[in-house]
Amino acid sequence: MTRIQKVAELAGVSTATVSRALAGKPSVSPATRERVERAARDLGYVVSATASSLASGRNRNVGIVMPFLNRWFFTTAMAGAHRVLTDAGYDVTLYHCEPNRLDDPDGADNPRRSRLFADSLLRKRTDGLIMVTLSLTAAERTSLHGIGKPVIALDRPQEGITALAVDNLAIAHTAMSHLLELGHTRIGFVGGIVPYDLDFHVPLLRRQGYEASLVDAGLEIDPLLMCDAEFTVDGGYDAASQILGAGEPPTALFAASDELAIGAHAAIRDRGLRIPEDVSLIGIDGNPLAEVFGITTIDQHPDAQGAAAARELLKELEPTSPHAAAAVRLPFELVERRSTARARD
Amino acid sequence: MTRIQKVAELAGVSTATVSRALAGKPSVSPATRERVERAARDLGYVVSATASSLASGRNRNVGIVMPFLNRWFFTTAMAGAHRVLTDAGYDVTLYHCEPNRLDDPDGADNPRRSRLFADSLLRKRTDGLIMVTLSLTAAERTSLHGIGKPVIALDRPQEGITALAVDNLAIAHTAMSHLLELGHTRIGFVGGIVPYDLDFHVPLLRRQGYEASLVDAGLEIDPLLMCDAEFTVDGGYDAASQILGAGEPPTALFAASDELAIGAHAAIRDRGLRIPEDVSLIGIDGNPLAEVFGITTIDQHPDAQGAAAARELLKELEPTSPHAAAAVRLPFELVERRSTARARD
DNA sequence: CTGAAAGCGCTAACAC
DNA sequence: GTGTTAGCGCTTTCAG
Repeated sequence: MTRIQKVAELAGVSTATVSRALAGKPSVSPATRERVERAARDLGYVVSATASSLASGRNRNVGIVMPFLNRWFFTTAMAGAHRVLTDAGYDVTLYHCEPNRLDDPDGADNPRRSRLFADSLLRKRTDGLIMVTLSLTAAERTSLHGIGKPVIALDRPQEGITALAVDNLAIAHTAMSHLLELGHTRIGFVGGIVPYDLDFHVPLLRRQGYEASLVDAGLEIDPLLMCDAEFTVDGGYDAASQILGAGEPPTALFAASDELAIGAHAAIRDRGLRIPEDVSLIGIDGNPLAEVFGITTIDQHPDAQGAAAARELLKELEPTSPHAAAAVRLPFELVERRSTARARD
Repeated sequence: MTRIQKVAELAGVSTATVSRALAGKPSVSPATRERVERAARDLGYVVSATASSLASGRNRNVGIVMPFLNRWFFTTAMAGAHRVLTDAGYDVTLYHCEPNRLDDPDGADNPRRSRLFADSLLRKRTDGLIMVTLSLTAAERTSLHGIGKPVIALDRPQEGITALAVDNLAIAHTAMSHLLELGHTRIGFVGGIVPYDLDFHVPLLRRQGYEASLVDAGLEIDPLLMCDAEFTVDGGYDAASQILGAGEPPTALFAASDELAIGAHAAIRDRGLRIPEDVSLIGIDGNPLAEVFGITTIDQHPDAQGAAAARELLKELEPTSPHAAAAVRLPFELVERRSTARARD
């Protein structure tokens, strides 16, 4: 492969000047820059990332760490971050952090995860890290701090780490307001639980939002109208079935995610009920699949969340460039579709 | 950060020996190795990936290039490859290769993609590449060859690149055989098209398999029973609706993917038809979502496909380790669920 | 089996 | 604005 020396020779300058010109440093005369760029192009020269990293201490590479590599929310957030980072000239190295099982909260028996924090993440390959919806143990946090590189956590506030998180209470409130404004008073809650990493953060906030909205509206909290499940379509089916079969049925269902809502959708129809005539249904996320079923949702723009996390990280990596100092807001919004309608009198 | 020198001092050996010991080279006495490992552990030393790369020429890093970063099939294949690679001690950097639009087949107006092939991929950051379901232009192939690193293509045979691909003809044949054995004679085809990169490879093979099966069974090919759509749920809905509304309706539908099948499922039910009593339905892929709807499918194990591609690449990266020389088979299989049943007489 | 020494390809002071 | 000169932190001949 062509090295910098060749380019220097062809352009008739020193390697230092080639380096400066190609890095876009200001201290290069236009004429020289032009000659260097031509020489580089003619030779098909591209700098060696490793050599550049070693010499400069900057990798132009950031790591994204995710608990799941093929679930919609995670990969969509990742894609958002990826685009911002590559547009800024960074490469992205993807790390998989296996969730700890509930019966092994410290990951004593999670070798892949141990290796990640003991080795992979410490190899100095990245300039910074984005951790998507991941809960770390104290030891892991210590390990991360040891590398002395910026870390941004997305959707999981944790001690000592800059975090971006959507306002889950407000999201739940928005969903409930929509239902309440349509005149519903018996509203069921298909809640989600996260069966790993002992993390009840998001599910808890959404449930709290549900209950608070009910109380604010002067309505009672009926335990028979609430049921939890994993954040999966199957879970939503079962939880909704249970709610619909117990006591006086609700006229509306609020599901803590779109996947749960899709499951609830099937459960409602399987009981011979119509949507929205008999039961209104709303979810959370913005999963395109919900659109196919006409399910009203609160879109939380996971791609934008990933992009925001990436921008936040870039801000720390390149303090020189001017960035808005304002706190990051992760927006969300109601998307009305045909699964919600006025309650019948 | 601790450097190799510190470890050498603590262990009372030279840096060369530390390097050898930690790399697992055989030419180190057990006693020395032991001392070095202890010293490294005590100091929390982890080698710098960049320094090691520069000195050795090996990155222990492979690139995965994908046209979509958040679609189930792609991310599932990626996850399969990721696991094999990280288990082998490699990091994975993820590249996004934007598909070329049909009105710009050479990507003249696709700056992100141009940059990928002109820069990112040439920075010598990786030891090899896995390209998932991606069609390259001649120029891109040339560019790739220039870097002189092994490349494995998954599910897209192309000139000059080692490729792994599932037998799409056989898959279609298996699906059709299932339907035919159930006594169906009017079978519709919800076909997929790929509206980018001018690539009609997979859709074409699946359609050919459909037609060939019909011919083999002595049945006629009825154009009214075939309709193409994008590989999306929406597309499946529309295509199925059209088939069900034209001429004498089929008693079974074969969809070229599970997403198409899910759309078809909704279309069938929306016309007041029952599954499988009125219409049988089969898809392709193994998408877990199809399971929720009870849709029979041909599972093609995308995770295993990704893993196979990764193993194939490792074989080229580490010719020393013993590997089976046998050609790679990508298996698939019929998964019967409740969407298919005997045709009524 | 181990050490000394020469780079890997580039960048960053420091001169001029 | 540009060249010279040290390294960045590690691996790898080459000796012994």
